[in-house]
Amino acid sequence: MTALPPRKPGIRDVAAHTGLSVSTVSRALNGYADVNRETRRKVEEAADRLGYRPSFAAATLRSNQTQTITFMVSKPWTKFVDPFFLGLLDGVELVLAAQGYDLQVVMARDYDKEVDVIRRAVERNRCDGLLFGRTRPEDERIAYLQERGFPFVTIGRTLKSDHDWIDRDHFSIGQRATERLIRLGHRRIACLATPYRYTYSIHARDGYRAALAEAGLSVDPALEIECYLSRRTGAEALTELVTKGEAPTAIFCSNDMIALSAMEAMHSFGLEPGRDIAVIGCDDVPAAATARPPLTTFSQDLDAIGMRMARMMLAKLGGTTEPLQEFVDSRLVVRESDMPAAG
Amino acid sequence: MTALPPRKPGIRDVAAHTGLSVSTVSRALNGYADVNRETRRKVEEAADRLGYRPSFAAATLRSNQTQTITFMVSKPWTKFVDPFFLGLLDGVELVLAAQGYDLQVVMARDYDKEVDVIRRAVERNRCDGLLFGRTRPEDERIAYLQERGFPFVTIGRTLKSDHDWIDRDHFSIGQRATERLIRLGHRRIACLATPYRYTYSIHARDGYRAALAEAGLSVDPALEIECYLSRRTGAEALTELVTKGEAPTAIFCSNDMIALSAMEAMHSFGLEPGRDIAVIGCDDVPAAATARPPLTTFSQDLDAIGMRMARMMLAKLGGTTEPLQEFVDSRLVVRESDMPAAG
DNA sequence: GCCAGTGCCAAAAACGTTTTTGGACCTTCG
DNA sequence: CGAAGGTCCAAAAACGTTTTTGGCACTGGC
Repeated sequence: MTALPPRKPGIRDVAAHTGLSVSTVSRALNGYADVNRETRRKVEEAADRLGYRPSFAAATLRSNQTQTITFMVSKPWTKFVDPFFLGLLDGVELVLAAQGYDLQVVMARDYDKEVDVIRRAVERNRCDGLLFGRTRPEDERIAYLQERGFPFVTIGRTLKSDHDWIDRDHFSIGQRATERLIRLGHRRIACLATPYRYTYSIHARDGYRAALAEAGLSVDPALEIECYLSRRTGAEALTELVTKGEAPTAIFCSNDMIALSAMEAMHSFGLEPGRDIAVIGCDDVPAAATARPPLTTFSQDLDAIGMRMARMMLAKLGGTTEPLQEFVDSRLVVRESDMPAAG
Repeated sequence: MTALPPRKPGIRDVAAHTGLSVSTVSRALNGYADVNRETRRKVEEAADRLGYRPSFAAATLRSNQTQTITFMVSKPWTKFVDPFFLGLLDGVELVLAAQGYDLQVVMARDYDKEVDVIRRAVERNRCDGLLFGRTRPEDERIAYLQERGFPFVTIGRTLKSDHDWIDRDHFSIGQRATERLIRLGHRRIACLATPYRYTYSIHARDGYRAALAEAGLSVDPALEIECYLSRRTGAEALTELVTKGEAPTAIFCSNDMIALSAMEAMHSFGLEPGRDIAVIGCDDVPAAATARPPLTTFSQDLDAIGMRMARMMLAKLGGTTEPLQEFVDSRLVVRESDMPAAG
């Protein structure tokens, strides 16, 4: 007896083993309506027994569909991926998988590379839809995708906001944080902002300003610092705050990394965060809860956001043409880093 | 004048515009030797001008090569991806991209899903090679890939260790950490271990035991706790340590999350980490440096590991048949969480 | 002057699916 | 009984590349 060459089974083999034609097997496997119940069962049984897996390349070549969604994660620092995005992935994967879509993650070194990655992905037809964040007021990635008519959903908006997005309401976050600090008796409140090249940073700052105005407080330009995303981002800003002019008694930071870094720097000035200077962050990263003192910050259900994002994408793929735009709730989780103003 | 339908240019279009045949264009673009210098230039120029991008699906269908490497990241908790893996990605991407390979990341809900994801990826021919970690003494993923002869490199070993891997020397880490604590005067030293289902956990614990034995200290089973990866992982273990029997004066944790969690729990017992109980971790996650007190831990150059890993993969793809196995260095970064024993 | 070798390229086959087209067979209705 | 309509399936075209095969033209050596 001669050993059979263990070739990978193709759709032809399934057809041969069932006595059906190739086309019928294909239609049966892809859930078309015009195939007999019993026929479909036979096909599935045979496919299963042979261990048949359709060739991804052949299927996409012919159908022009990859059944794959790509999530592009951005890196705020050169080394680390933003934990915020990672948290979304779970929810996204969950609902995509339920519809037979694969999730695939790619990362790019910087913004320019992101544009390249996107162009490559759509021009070489490697996915059916794109997901990403860190949107900018004028976003080249979005402009490109809109021009091509390629499906995408972002987390965050552009200035024009004429695309599909899901976003936290950073204006509200900045406003609520600042209102709370004012209510606690603070008058000199700083805002350590993420880079203004991101749309959400501007929203957060505007919320901060709005709360100040509402309370009749003037905005002091010296208290508004744009923090670039280095490792010591918040520390540098805090140093500037403490060193030059009158230090604030409270700080709103538009993300936790800045807040944590600022808190760390306070120690080196003999200042105790949560006692000498109140701090409120945003994101609720894992380290926020374990910091000393634990950080008061804005949290949200990452899973839920991811799932909603994925559902928006599926809707888009399903042919929905009207723009899909959603806000997600963030809730303040009060810990120990904010406190009443002294006196 | 009628507007041309803006069809995506194919290799045929490039051929037509250059007056060459399709096959010559293909060979020119793919860097084959038997094509005239001037011809190649003309082809590249035309391809560029037309904005030609080869169809990914068609190319892989014919050549059976995807020019894509998949990195599967594991999730220790249900929600969060291990930051350790994320750190590698940068280095991996860098060297892969230099050789024209794409890096693609996938994630699975749990170990069983990981096996599924791997099977799917190789059987549907979605990548040329696989990278992953969290290896187990007996690893189903590795068994499968070995049987299929599919290229892969892991970070971590199996028990048999008969595959291509790169690994930290956790035995040495456990040993050095414990030796250091002994040298600082500690006699009652606990080991909070990551789950033993991972090979490296066993290595770390064995290193811990070896150092104890070397110093003539006996191992107390009550001081060796296997910490499952929940959010409060280290906290629960510490509670057990402090509540039942005599508390240790020092702890070696086989990762930082456990260490940080344990340190947090100490506060609730009125214990000061770094003063009442010495702590040494492993990984040097971002939060280690900002913890109070800053955590003494083992660090390594993630970029370098990623790059080496990628190079091993490329060597494998290049046809290297001998097993590739490498250790990477970890260095102790001394901060403030370990200190001399009282008295 | 012939032959072997080399450099360059064209034509056609092949990759493994999905989609299109069309037709056989059965049922129902006028 | 014939036509119309529905159900199920087969044959073949198509997707856009890479690879194989083969051939022409030129060169150099004898």
